[in-house]
Amino acid sequence: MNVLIVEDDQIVAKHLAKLLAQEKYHCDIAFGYKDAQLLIDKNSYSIILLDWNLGDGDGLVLLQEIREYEISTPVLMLSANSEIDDRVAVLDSGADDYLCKPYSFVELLARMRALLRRESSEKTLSIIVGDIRLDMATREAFHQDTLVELTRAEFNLLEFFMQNPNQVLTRYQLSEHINKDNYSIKHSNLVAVHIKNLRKKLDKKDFILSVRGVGYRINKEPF
Amino acid sequence: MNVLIVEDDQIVAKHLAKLLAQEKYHCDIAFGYKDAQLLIDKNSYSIILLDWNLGDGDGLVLLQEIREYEISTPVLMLSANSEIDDRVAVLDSGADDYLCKPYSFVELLARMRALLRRESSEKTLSIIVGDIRLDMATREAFHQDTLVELTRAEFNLLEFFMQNPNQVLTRYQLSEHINKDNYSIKHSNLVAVHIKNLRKKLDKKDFILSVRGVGYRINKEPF
DNA sequence: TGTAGTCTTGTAAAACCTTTCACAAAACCT
DNA sequence: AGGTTTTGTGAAAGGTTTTACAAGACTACA
Repeated sequence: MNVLIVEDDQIVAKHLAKLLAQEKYHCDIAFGYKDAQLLIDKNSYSIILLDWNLGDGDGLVLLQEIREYEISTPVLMLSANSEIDDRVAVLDSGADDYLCKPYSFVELLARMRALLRRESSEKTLSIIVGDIRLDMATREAFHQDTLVELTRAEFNLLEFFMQNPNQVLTRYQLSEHINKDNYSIKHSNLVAVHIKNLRKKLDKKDFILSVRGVGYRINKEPF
Repeated sequence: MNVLIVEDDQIVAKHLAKLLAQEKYHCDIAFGYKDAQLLIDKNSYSIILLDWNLGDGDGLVLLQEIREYEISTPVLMLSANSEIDDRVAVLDSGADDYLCKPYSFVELLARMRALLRRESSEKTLSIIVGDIRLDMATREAFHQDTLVELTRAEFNLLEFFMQNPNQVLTRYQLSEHINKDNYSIKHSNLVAVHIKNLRKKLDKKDFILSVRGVGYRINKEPF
């Protein structure tokens, strides 16, 4: 689960990220409006926690912008109690829920889960990046509409890549997604092996790129 | 996640079980005090949802009895609003949390999760049944203190058995625990194969018993 | 700028595990 | 006892993970 925290108070943001990390969420932090725009554009998040009051722009403005671009990621607004005069107006502007500071962490978690659950029940049927399509129901992969037979590990890997196009994913992140009950995570070139096999099966040059010293990423653009 | 619902209104209980099943919880229902006693004794639950008002005995009495036997399963009390005069008294008597009817299902879920999370953070270090011990941290199994080398599937299977001693587990339940990302659940004798291998490796007669037409169970008693 | 050394990434193959298959053995039914 | 169904077993097929090493990329230094 990728969470984007948009919050201008660095201490609050980092503290929240730490707590959420303990709950197995992966968090990115945007300290302002511009950062948030960039990150949302580049990555794909499961949920966005959005502070009402950003230093360099209003949270509400960002929210409206997100919805203009038809990004459907659920947004949970956070605000100091006094700041909100009209609950309905906030929800109308595109937020899926909101919470007033100071909120309890447990309540935040509960609300996040509620939104994530709602989202996952309207589950993606397929993910498309360029000329590659994954059918999530049948777990089949297609390259230019021809079926590519993938093993479970290969499909898991490709799915994770396609959920995060253009983003560099580390070997460790990738290996966690290959096998979901991954006790005894051994350092090894497990990822490299599956990458090799995926490349061969997909037969698509420069789709999975190596990022030396870090990991791999897939290339969203046609070329 | 095994949930025990103790609730004398059959319609309410079944409805709740159905909702929880959608959230991937497995539920048993006890309609009264006696049923509850039996089930708690026989099985192991992750959480107990306990109605304050049982037909054949008070919920609070059952709760105190559970705690007397030092069963640490978290208990979430459910009660009609008017029934509770003292929140503190309820929590003091051993309940971990309580919720007044009518409650929202979302709130129930949130509270259940909070309790389950608390529980899992105080995670079991080992499970012992008879002369078999599982070390959950290292994922090693011991029979009379000698190490038995198990594969991942075998360990998963044995772990599930030992969490539910004496209880008959169906082939389907078992196969779900062998591999946690189990797309393409094919009917096959996958379970039988792993059972065979476990029996051979554990070398302990009459430990894993077949229950014809249903599945398997392990035998808690020494013999 | 060329080259040796070092580190990272890619590949083939072996080892191991999981899953399926075909059939044997056992339990049940009548 | 004969027929039927369920459970157990060995072996094959296929997938995953490790290993050993080859190929490639980077660094430092002449």
